[in-house]
Amino acid sequence: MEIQSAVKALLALAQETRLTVFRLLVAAGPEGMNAGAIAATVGVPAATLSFHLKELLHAGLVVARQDGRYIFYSANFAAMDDLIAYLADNCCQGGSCLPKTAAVAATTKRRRQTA
Amino acid sequence: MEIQSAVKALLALAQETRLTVFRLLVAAGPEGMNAGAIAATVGVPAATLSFHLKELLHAGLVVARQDGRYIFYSANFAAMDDLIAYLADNCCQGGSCLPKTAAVAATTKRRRQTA
DNA sequence: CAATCATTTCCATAAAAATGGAAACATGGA
DNA sequence: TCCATGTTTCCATTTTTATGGAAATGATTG
Repeated sequence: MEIQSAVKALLALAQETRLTVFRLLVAAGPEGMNAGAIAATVGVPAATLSFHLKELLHAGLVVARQDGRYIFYSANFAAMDDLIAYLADNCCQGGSCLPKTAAVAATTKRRRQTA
Repeated sequence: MEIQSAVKALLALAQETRLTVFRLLVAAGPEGMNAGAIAATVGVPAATLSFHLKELLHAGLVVARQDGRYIFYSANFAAMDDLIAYLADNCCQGGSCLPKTAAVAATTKRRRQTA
């Protein structure tokens, strides 16, 4: 992952409404939720939500799929995984890491050996 | 971790210069680096770096310590760990998670049971 | 091909963040 | 104390982002 992609993803998550939406979609699982339902749950006007969804979409953190006249948005779990891996990446050389970060780094290393 | 803290941390990381600085400090380990060395390595004017360091400091992602006439900055590993845990938090119910995220979630769960 | 409902685009406005030169503020050494 | 060096504050400017009403677009049903 290049730094620009990471910045884009972090920027997308670095806003209360968007972080709330993203976490909602993570919790909702692969089916996701349609825009109206998200707006109602989070409590923002449709236009505002649309703006934020576009940001998340553009950052690759969510995915959209049309279903009837609804548009369903769902979290892109792979993107979240990549971002987490990127954050933990050049860590743990000095043994300065804590549990979760170390867990990620261990997984990343295991993968690198396998690949 | 409350959402405002997460947003603050993400916002601090969501900028190319700051993300570069943070990763540099993560790689540098607990000793960290002094401001001038960081500025030289990253290639930004002192005033600009100072601005960005303050952002990272304010977000709790780095820590400062005076050493002679230098000020050393180092990564706050616990903060990074918390942020990663927060991102992976309400995940993995539907089994939709991927390796790194799952590793974090597993560690979080293990801790919760222990605690 | 209406009528209807979901969602997005348009747009103006308001708010927040990034940049870097110059000056101020430490700190340590002569 | 005076000087050199490291770092920060001040400040004006530019750029980016957030907000939400109103109108436009897209999709489905009768």
